[in-house]
Amino acid sequence: MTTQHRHKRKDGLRRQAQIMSLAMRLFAEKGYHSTSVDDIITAAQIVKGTFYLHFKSKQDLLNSIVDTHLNLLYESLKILDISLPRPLDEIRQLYSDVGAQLMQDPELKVFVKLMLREVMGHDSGFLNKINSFFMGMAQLFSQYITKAQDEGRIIKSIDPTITSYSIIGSVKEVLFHWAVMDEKLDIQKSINTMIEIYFTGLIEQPSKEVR
Amino acid sequence: MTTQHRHKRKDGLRRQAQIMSLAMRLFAEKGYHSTSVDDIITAAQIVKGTFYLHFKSKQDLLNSIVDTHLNLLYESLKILDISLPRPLDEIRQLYSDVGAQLMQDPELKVFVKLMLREVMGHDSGFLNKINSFFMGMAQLFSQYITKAQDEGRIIKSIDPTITSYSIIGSVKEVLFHWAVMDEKLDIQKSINTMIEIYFTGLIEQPSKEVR
Amino acid sequence: MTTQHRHKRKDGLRRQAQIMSLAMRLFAEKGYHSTSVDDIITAAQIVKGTFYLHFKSKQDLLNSIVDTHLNLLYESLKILDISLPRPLDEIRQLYSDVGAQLMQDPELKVFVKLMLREVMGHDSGFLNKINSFFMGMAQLFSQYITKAQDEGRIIKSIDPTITSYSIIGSVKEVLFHWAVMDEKLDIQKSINTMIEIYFTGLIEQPSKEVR
Amino acid sequence: MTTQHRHKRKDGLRRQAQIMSLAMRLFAEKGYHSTSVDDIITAAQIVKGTFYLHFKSKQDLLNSIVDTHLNLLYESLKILDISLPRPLDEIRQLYSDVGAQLMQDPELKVFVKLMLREVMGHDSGFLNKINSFFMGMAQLFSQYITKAQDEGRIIKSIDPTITSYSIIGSVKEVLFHWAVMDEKLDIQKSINTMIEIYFTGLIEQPSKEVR
DNA sequence: AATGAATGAGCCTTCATTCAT
DNA sequence: AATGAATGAAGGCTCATTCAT
Repeated sequence: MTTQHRHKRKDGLRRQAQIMSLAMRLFAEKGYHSTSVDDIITAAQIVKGTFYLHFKSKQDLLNSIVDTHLNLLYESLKILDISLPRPLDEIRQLYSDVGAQLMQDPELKVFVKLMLREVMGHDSGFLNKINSFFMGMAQLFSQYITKAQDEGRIIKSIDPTITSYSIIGSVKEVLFHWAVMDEKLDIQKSINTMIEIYFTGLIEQPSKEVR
Repeated sequence: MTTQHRHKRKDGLRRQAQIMSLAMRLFAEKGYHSTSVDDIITAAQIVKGTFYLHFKSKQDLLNSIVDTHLNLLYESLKILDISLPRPLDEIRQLYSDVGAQLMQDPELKVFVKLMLREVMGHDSGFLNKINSFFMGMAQLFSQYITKAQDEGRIIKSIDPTITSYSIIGSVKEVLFHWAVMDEKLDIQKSINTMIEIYFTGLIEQPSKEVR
Repeated sequence: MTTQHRHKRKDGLRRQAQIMSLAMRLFAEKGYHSTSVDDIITAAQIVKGTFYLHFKSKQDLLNSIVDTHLNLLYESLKILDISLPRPLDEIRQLYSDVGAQLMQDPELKVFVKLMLREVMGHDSGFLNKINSFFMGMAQLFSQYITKAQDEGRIIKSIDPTITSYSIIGSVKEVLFHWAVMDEKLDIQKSINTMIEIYFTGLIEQPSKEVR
Repeated sequence: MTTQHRHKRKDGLRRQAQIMSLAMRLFAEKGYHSTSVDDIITAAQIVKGTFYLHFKSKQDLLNSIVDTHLNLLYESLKILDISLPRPLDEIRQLYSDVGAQLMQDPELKVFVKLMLREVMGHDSGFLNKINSFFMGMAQLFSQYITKAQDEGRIIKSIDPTITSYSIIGSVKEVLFHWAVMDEKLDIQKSINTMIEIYFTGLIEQPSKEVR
């Protein structure tokens, strides 16, 4: 009967951000299904009602988290767009820079972990969001490949679709070991190796009689 | 009012296999968490008690499914072991053959889907099993890479670990589009493209006598 | 971040009346239990606190609504009081007039709907209020019946209590079809039919051999 | 962790019937909304799971209760069907008999109470079910009225629809005082009074100077 | 080997109400 | 007079698991 209000008032947005951040950590750590709303409110030191004041449902919270971080990522990756033919070294440097910079955000690491853990366990809405993100990423490579094939800089025998899948997969997997398995990876080296594999590797060698 | 036990008695193993097969489909389609024991027994046309006669728990069922299929896979992939230096073309052919052959098993497709959906959403036990499988697969490449690096056939600037992650990721991703997204992929072409990317791509160029 | 209090200040009573009117509509449409305070404040474009500024509780709001409208009804029906023996035709006309007049108030229709929907689903307080209203209405008839029985104008074989229940029921039911089922009923005709049934029907016929 | 099964096993149908009977009482007493599933399982001395083993939802339970009793009622009232012209006295007797007999079932009384409490507070599904029952009942009267109007035995100036509403209302209201208000009513007398009002009352009097 | 009624902890969600601002 | 973030009891429902038959 006696309702007590001992808690600090935050304005709506701050609470929301706080819940999202904490929830993302829990989701990433234990998985979405295994994280209960109770876990979340305990971590956030709020009560049930407060949670549902800010989010329509647990799923809604997940959506908000994903949308927010995905948008941030989209912004960051825009810069990688390679419409104009730049020298290879410049591209290398660009990827290296952007990659290194992103990897420094600790929130991002948690988000990547969440993303990779929960990619498939969900209704298509979620899956599609994450997937179209990766697809977007792939397109950058894909465009480059096709264009470069036309210009004779990349061998024509490879299938661009499969190749782009391959690239996404490579990126995902390395991210997986970094974010989920928490392996200490030298980020600079990792990026370079992957660029090496795909860029150098795909480039048609003058002296090579392909097949 | 007389309860009748009219249900066919299958000998234990057949029932077990039947449940596993049906459950695997359900897990692959709806996800492990979203598939209830009720869903399974309904599909299998048995009752609760019967289920727990064959499996200790729902988790136990998943384990059994994974163990069974993973062992089959291990057997199939043993042949890919490349201790002895074989000519590249032979290797190419080998991967191509094994891959094509595996892709024909419809049960395997379902299992791959399950594996890729649920890889991360779980307690470490499950994750480790699946992961060590992929690791095993990676090692085949990894060994080859390292050895080939020593022999001067593969560029030394790449990191073998990252490279093998990259390869696993590529394979996973293509499998994902095939099994989960159910895209119609030309398997032969896909395998060839990936071999092309990694094999040809990794080979140190100028002085190389291809094949 | 500065919270602004931009909302129009209505003087207390107007706000109160506005909330009551809107809430009555919602209660009538969705039922008391299924209408949340949130629904009400959304409709009234106010916030939680404002609501509780005007009403102690949701139940208090309902009480206020009922009291207000019930009092209006009492006023209107006072005129029907028949202490003095009036000629039948005059009575007929009176009921017809009062009924027709009442039915024209759209707010009343909503209130009737609410009353009939929620009569029983509640704690006795509410139920009693509504019920004593109907009882009051019944008494008008009841008095007339008894008096008329004494005067030999109404057959003595009927039970006045049951008869008055019967009359209330008849009125309620026709109101129900009108207000809740929203059937297009010719009000004049309906009133006349009911008067016919009860008045004409109950009058002892001189030439009639009763039973 | 330790699940204890101390409870007697009943076969499904008996449990179901037991729950329905107890729940009906609770619904009738406190109202559907104010009766929680917890209330029900406490009364039935079972646990949550057991409840949902037998009923899909709380609403489903209500539906089952209503369907069951409504069907029983339908059976009982079939006999009242008056296709063939029977003498008035015979009809009187028939109604009197059926009514008296029904009123003796204590479960029925509870059901009537429930029905009258919850008629309107619900989604149309429930409302329609109850309503079509009353409509069915009304039709019996309605048929008689129309036919009797044709045969010149009932005055033509009344509206059959309104008249049937009036009759249903009368019945409902008397039932209400009997079942909900728990008044001690002489059933025989009540039935007779209502028959008197409607039957005798409606009959056109040969020597009567109408109005 | 099979049955299926019973369990109960745990989940997500709603909502009337309070009170610091 | 008005705000709206916070409360927390209570609700309906799910589901893996057990065990008497």
